[in-house]
Amino acid sequence: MSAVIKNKALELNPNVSVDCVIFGFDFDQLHCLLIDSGLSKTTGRSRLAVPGDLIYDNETLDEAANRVLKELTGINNIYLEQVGAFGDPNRMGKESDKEWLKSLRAEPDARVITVAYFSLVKMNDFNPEASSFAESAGWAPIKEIDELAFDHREILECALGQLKRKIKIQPIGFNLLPQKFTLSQLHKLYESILNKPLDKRNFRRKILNLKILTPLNEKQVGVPHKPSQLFEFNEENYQKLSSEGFDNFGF
Amino acid sequence: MSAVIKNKALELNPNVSVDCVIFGFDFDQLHCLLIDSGLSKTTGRSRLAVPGDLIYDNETLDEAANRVLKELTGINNIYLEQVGAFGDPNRMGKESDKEWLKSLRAEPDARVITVAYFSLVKMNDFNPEASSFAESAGWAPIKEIDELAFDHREILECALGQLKRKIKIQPIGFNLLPQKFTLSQLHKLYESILNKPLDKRNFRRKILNLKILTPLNEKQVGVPHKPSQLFEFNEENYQKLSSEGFDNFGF
DNA sequence: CTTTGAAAGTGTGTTAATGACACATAGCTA
DNA sequence: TAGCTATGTGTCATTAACACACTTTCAAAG
Repeated sequence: MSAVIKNKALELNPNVSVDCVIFGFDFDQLHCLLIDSGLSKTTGRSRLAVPGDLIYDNETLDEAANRVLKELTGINNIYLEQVGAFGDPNRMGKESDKEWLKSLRAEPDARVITVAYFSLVKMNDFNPEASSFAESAGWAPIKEIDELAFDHREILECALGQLKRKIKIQPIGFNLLPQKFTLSQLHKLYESILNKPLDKRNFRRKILNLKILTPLNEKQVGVPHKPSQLFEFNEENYQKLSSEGFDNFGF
Repeated sequence: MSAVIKNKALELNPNVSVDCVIFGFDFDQLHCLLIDSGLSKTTGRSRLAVPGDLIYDNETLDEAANRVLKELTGINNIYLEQVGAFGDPNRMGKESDKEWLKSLRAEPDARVITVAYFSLVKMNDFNPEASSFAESAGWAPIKEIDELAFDHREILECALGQLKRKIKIQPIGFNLLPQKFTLSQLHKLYESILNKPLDKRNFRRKILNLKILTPLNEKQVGVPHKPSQLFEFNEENYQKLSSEGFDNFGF
């Protein structure tokens, strides 16, 4: 990795980075992908962070975010959306942060403003071993995430807020589910994101009214209860709905 | 102005700027504050742009945006909200842009990513003469704005989009009106922002139901028609509504 | 001083969306 | 074959959204 950095060092912009809040769903809880920098020498605690990197001077911000995602998950063409810029001069001011930066960056003291993105990935598609990015990486349930490096906690809150607002208006949740899924899984997903219970029947009615789900001639197998109908996301009707501005929607 | 820049040159970050899309309302149309760089030597046309500047290394992004606003309008504590970061490597690639930058910046060729903000100002409070910022500055009706310098056209669109989305959910329009205003003025404002007609009676009902307007014991005077009731924005009830998440709302 | 023009202000009926709520069904397992 | 577990389904009451037209008040003009 350091070889890579050296080769491109001239193009690395020391002042601007991107950070990616990557959400995943395991049919039970909402998760976030975190990297681990290893143990801090001073505090002895591990530093968890959201993946991110300085940008290259010849790439757009979106390209940088996609690159980070690709490097980390190996996945291309993921749902990705900008959250905003974070630029407190002291955002990397903690001792343990500085320590980490020294081992990582050519100019560890440079002022860095970061542009945050959030992305939704199908946990199935992502193989955690594929990471060539950090010492280790893994999924953490959102509810169990405590302190993070830099201002990443704030970034995470902000990204989660944006996801909540967004999913109330625009059906983007499918990006977190496998291609074939059940309505209960979708229901659970919405409850996890919005962090509140939703009435089952009303939820089904609303989602089905959108006409963006295609029922398949397939059912769950091997479950110890009534097997449920599988559905597929219907890209075509979604486009139609999208062009109308997702008006008849709301949770 | 160049003296100011020289004094603080060491602290200026060459890679990050803020740009402020400043909206105003003249009781008829939505306007945007633009600065004029003077005539380009190559194209002979004037370069209009949204006000913006490189940030100092010891200020937050919000502070930078507030500073730019202060320098331009003399007004403090204005409604201000981040729109997002814009970072296309070619965003300042036009010849006329480069020409302008050379006259303006210590490192005119540096890659600059910019963080856009939008703000709402009461046009009454703003004295255009007060500007110490650009060769000239003035209000332009949104509908008449054509090409702008850099990627400012895109930034403007984006800010306007955010304003539209926001005002549907959160009653922030009062920031564009004087302290005392009529319902018709507010009505017109909403129509201008959303760029579509809204039914008068339904509009009045909805706004009044929010209970964030205090009717005053005052009426318009000197108008050649039935004088209308004046209202004032009620900060206290707004806070109450705010804490409930602005649920019962929507245009 | 009467007429005219111009915007303010006001209420109802219809339709669509929302939210609350309970029981029968299908498949697996013990 | 009895029991467990999650699926799947309909109605009613309430609330929000939308469409729509006439009277009132003032100033200005004649």
